[in-house]
Amino acid sequence: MGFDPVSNKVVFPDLESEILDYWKINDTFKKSIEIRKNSPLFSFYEGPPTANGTPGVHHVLSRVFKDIVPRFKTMQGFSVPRKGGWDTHGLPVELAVETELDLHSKTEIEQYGVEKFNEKCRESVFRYVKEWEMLSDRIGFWVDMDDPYVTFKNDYIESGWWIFKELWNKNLIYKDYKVTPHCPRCVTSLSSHEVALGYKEDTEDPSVYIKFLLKENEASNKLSELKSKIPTSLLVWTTTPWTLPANVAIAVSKESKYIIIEGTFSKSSEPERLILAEELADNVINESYKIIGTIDGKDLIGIKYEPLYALSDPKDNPYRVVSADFVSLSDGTGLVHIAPAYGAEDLNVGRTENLPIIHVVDLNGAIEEFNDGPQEGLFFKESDPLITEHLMEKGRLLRSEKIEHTYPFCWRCDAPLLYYAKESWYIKTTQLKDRLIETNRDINWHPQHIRDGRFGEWLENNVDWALSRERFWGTPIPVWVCKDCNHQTAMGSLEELKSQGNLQGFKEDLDLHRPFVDDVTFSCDNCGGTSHRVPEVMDAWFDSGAMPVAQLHYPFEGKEDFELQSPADYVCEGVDQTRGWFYTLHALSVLLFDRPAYKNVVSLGHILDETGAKMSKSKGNIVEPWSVLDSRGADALRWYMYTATTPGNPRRFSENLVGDSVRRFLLPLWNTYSFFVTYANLDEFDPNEKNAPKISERPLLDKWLISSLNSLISTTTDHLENYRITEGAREIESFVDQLSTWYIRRSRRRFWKSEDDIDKKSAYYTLHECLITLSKLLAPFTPFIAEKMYLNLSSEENASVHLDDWPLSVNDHIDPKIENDVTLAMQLSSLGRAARSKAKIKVRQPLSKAYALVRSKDDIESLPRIEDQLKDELNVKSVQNSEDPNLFINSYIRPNLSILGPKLGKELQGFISVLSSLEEKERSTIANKILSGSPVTINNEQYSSNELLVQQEDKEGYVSAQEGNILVVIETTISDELALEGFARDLVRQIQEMRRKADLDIEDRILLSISGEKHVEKVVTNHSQYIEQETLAKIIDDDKEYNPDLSETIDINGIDVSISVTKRSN
RNA sequence: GGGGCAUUAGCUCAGCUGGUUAGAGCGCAGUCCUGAUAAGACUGAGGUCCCUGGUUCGAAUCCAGGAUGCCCCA
Repeated sequence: MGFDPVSNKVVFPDLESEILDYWKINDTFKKSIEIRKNSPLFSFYEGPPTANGTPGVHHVLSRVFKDIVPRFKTMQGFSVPRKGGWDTHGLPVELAVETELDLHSKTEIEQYGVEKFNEKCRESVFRYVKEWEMLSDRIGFWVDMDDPYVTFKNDYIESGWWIFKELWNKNLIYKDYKVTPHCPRCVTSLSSHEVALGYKEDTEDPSVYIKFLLKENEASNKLSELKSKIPTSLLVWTTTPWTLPANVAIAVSKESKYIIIEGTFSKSSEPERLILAEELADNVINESYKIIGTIDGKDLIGIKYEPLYALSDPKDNPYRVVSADFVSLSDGTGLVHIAPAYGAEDLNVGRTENLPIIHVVDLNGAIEEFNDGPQEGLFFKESDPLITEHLMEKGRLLRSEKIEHTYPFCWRCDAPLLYYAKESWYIKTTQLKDRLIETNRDINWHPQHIRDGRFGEWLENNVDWALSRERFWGTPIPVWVCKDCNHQTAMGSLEELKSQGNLQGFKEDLDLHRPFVDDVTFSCDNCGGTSHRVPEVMDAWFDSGAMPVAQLHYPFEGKEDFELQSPADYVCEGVDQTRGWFYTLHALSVLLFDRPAYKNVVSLGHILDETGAKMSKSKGNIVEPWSVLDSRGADALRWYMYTATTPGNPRRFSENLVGDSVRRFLLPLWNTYSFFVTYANLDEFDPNEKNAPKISERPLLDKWLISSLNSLISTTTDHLENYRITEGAREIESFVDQLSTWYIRRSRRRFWKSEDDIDKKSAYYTLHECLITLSKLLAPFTPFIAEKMYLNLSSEENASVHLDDWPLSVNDHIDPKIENDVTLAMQLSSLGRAARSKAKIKVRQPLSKAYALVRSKDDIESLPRIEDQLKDELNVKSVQNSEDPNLFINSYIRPNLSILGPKLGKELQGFISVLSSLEEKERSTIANKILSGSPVTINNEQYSSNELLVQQEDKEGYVSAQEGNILVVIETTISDELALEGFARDLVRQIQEMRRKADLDIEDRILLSISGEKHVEKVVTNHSQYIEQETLAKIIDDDKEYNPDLSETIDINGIDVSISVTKRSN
């Protein structure tokens, strides 16, 4: 047969595009699914990306980690459907369209027309779908893009409605206030992402300290410390005076200590008392004061105070002290003003304490009318100084200052944002908090700490899911409300909607988006009035969490598939999805089915630039995936992603770092493969002849390779089965390193030699099998190079490594003894070469003896088996074991002068002469003791090991190298005979160099003439056979009869040698 | 402000439940080897294991506090 020739010059991106064509022509991905159609299912959920932006490197990261597991499982014999999907709803989509249409507010959108606006949204979400498809294709991410789920499709929305109705029926849906960042100019909520865009540092705001006067009787009845005729106030700090009229409570920290202080804090010079946190008093109070008493925070709870502006109904029990966990003592007074309408934490406190919500500002940011407050209609920020002034007049102000801090502004119009409590629809996730936490314990998280850390904490602090958005492009909330009696009806399906009485505005192919769905009305079951849909749409995250259900249009279709595919065996996304997709999947699954949505999850760290800074457009340090793919290729990129660091860690990224993985891994692998093919073709090796020598008959090196290959199969399989992808990749990498730097190097001669014997055959079969198996192990990691190698090495037509089975480890082929042999051989060779280098004797010069001093029983037994390898590797005539290092090493004992000098004083000189008079045997015994840290006795005196130093010297004629307790010694004497042989090797080396210069092929035969002084003649005579064999030459006398291709006179070891080579025509 | 993760050689990273002298690859310098040759081998330089305390016979590893970076949340 013969293999396609493989050049060692390889351009990976070109290779990959060739493979992509091959997959396309053969429809390999589809086939890989079809051939496993009836196999057990492995379920994978694809988290949907949004295609209204171009994909970046971080998307590549998640896609390659998504890809590897299904590929692996497919090869293991599972059926792994991979339905792609697109996330198409939500505010980011709307904002992009708004910008494009130059619209600036909700009002402008409504004027433009919701129908047209949503149509534009629908168009925009697939704007970059080509880029996504191209990139996914290019990196080898196999996912079914022909039939993806799309969140804006009616079927998808209908499943969403079904979920909503299920939750509705379980009483898990309610409507309540929620604080959202709100732009008063655009009159719209902003997402947290948008808020993040608009933070401004160094914003100047007021910083005011306000005195809330205690209700006299209330307080003193409760706490004796507060009994006094002197007016007593709670001291509160705020940077938003405009929220003070909305105050309904003051929060304290239960665990903290508070003090009552007395002094004159106002111009009136009347003494008064203030309550604040003990720790903060000195920071806050500039005036002198005395401490009247100390109170625990918990004892303040329930105390009532006089409102600044009495806006609340006393029935609601407002204006009292409550406790809150978030109260900190890092700034302020330890007493926090609570206005539930204008702060998320405030609202939460309000909920638990049943406090009223008072609004003093409308959605346009204008102050509403209230008793003696500032002028109605004023912009909220502008009311700050007026309110401050007003409170000062009322004697409620302690101090007013300015502060610079970070405050959010609208990123579009620059108006200061306000946090505003608005009515919202909620999912009552807190009701099932315990189940959310319990079921999370069954999820196998990678990295593991996310489970109890980031995700676990998030569940512990679970708050209800705010589901509604007052927007346009999203899944409409399927609730209809009767105009007359307020009766609410939720729709769980189109069928249900259709069956309502007196249905108006409905048509058969109704688009379930606004505004069409808003036009549908029906008569109220309760009173016969007209029911209209509520205006809100759902949070786009609901769509994402609905995916396991909605991608199949469950329960209307796909019941069977749903049962099979849920929960998912595997999901994988960036760590930012912990509170995104990972949460919405989990929450909806637990709420609906009381079980987790996925069994195994890999959460990926973020990508940083080469210096560890995060990538951002403003820094200009974004690396585009295409530039890396074009220059280094997808396999290199993938390999880098898998091996650089474990998935959960943030990873640095640059073209250079990816280039490293080419040099470190792909090139050595390719060179090995290229080496094999080159020689296999020369020798016309055909694995199909199936005359492989039995493994037991193969040389040690082959047994070793096969043993470690099978070990590799078993460890890699284990790693992948447990989602330890990085560990698996690194195992393969170190195997390839040993393959290329030891097996190939050690075996080169076996492929090169001319006899066609068992040894050679073994080498071919072994390496061939190893490379094919490697291509299978690598297929999920680097699918392109794996395919390329597999196609060439295997003989099947239109095959694919991705259609083949995952290799199984054969236990009988694993032999720890043999693996130990070779590990030892590597170690001893390394030491031996170190010794040669220390002795300054080049490796080409043969030496007579090397000694290996090994201690363990296994190693001693290994030695004879690896002797040949060592002889060759170290270029010595024999390798012997020895147990006594003192045969080769002299040990001398010297005093540690800095310690023994002061100790012995005058006696030191005497001691030195004692040491130098020690017998060799005694010296070595003492030396061994010192080196092991034991005390020694010399002349009946005991010395600790740090008082003496050991100096070791190689004995004359030996050089040693040591590592741990293994020692290798070489004998350095070079006989005349050895010198001649060394010279012969030098000659061969030079002749090979000339062959190359003359552009001869490896297998070309030559005529060779060598001339020089007598010594040279002697070398040629003694070693002619060796020289001829090594250089494929016939040595001839230089009779000038022929015209050499190349003649040179070369200096070898100071002797001039004239060499001519001529290509022989066979 | 709260939480999570990280910090080990110039760079990228290992270092398992505490245990001799903290490792690898890249890069750098030198030497060697070489028909895998833009590879390979050996040696060398290069370390406050982020800092400070604590536990322990013994800490890169465990605990507490702090610093810096990244992420999430407020």
